Formats: sequence, structure tokens, C-alpha cells
Amino acid sequence: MLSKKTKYGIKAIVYLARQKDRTPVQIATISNEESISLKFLESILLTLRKNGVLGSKKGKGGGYYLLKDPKDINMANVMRVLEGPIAMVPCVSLNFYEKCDDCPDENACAVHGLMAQVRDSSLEIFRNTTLADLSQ
Amino acid sequence: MLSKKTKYGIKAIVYLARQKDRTPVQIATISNEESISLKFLESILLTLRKNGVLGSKKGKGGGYYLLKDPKDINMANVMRVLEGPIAMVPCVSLNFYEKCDDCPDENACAVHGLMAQVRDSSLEIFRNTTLADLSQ
DNA sequence: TCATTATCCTAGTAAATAGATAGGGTTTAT
DNA sequence: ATAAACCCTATCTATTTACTAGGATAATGA
Repeated sequence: MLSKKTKYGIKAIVYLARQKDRTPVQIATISNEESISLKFLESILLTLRKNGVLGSKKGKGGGYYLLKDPKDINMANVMRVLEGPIAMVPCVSLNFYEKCDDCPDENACAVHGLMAQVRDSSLEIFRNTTLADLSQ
Repeated sequence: MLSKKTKYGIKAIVYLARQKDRTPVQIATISNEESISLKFLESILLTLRKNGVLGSKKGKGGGYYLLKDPKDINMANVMRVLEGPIAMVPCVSLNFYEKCDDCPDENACAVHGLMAQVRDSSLEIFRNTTLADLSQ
């Protein structure tokens, strides 16, 4: 299941991508427009900023803005920042790899092969989808 | 994340598919061979039986066995039985559809479209993969 | 028939995670 | 200065996951 965190995070950056210009948008504005809890959204935007997706400006007239052009933001990166691994099992994850404790031989594991295929196809979609695609 | 339940369930049916014949195999045997907690596996096999994947026989010489030929068991069905929806969000699920409360218009939702693509590609893999494929 | 074997089934529990919420601290524009 | 906004850590509650307990039921065979 996709977490609300990821869902809200994507909605928020789509909202930013749809803005006419790149002037900062306040959390409260996005919260109202997209019906997302203010405090929850605050923490989500913070992680997006800490991971290089968003920039922010403090004080009056401040807010969040996209650091790159929407067409240069691919969803694989966004998914990893918000949701974590794209793979369904750690043992097939490219960026968050972990060995299974219950699996003596990874290559002999039936689950491993299947989940590697699923990861590949999902990853291809996320990599080839940009924020610009989602914002149209 | 794939649940342990699903992972163990797949391992168990792969184990059954690899048997020479279709005589019942005891839970305890699978539990030992695949290093899966006996009681947990018991409940997993029970749900597989209740959903038409496995048959069972009680009493001495009893156990679980596949109801169909491995090449006629597609993993989409197995995944739905064990893991639930294949889609990452209920609003794009074919078999477990639910409307989002926070989404006024589904077709205008950027997350919806992206997740529908992911569901399609995952589903294609699961549908085209049989238990026989995994057992080789 | 009766003891043994093995599944059936309901309920419960501990730990982790999700989804928020609280409440200040810090920075900036005016 | 003062108000506007983000920054940051901590906490809380509900749900889910992973697993456990313990008996009920059914089949086999001596």
C-alpha cells in the first residue's frame, strides 16, 4: 500500500508544478487546496526539502518551491524519498538492499526472481515519468 | 513491502509444486524445510485452502496438496489471496476498489494515473507467471 | 472402538508502523 | 520590533504484522 505520506507528497509537488511561477507557496495554502493536514504536510515537505526535491524560504513571503524544472524531476527519486524502496522485498532492492535471514540462497529463491521482475517494471515506469507528466 | 505471510505462502506452494507426486505434505514438513514458524504457516495454508489454491486431508497421512497443476496456477490469484490488492492504492484496484475520501475527482488525480500504470505492469507479470515457472 | 495423527479454528499478544498532533525555536520581511 | 513562515523534536493513538496458544474436529488403523 502506498502511504498517505507519499500520496500527499506527490499531490503537493504536483500542486507546485502547476503554479505559474516559482515563487514560494506556503504550506497552509497547499494544505487547504489539497485537503491535507497542515502539520502532517509540514513534515512531508520537510523531508522533500532535505532530500533535494524542494527548496524553501523562511519568514514572510516564504514557503516551498521546486528546485528543478518539473520535467527534470523523475518519480523514481520522489518515490524513494517518500516511500522508501521501490522493490517489495529488501533482497531485490537496488538502493536499500538487505539480505533475507530466512533465505539461504537468493538465486534459488522463487520469490526473489518474481519480485525482481516486478521491481524492474515498476522502476521503469517511475523513471520514465516526470513531475511534468503528472501535472498535465 | 511484501508481507512475510505472502512470502511464506509462496515458498510453501513452490515446495508443494516441486514434489514428485500430489500426496499430502504435512505442515510440519514444510515448516522444517523452509524454516517457517509452524503455527504461522498453519494459518497461511488455511487461507490458501479456503481460497481454492490448496486442498487438505485430515488425520494420519494427511496434509496439504495443490488442487491444480502448477502451470495452471497464476500468481496474480495467489498474490490477491495472500497479499490482498495488487494496486498500491484502493482507487485503482480492480478487485478491491474503494473511493478515496480526499480525492474529489479521480480522473484529475495525478497519483491515480501513475498508480494505474504500475498496477497494469505488475498485474501483467503476476498473470503471466505460473507456479510452474517459479518452481523450476 | 479408541488412540493417534493431523488439520481446523478462534482468539490473543507484542512489536512495529502509520498518521497524525503539539509546541515551541529560528529566520526573514517590513 | 513584530508578524509571518518554516524548522525541528517529541509524543500519541490506531492499525497492522507476525506470531502464539489451545483446544475442536476429522481420519486412519490396530
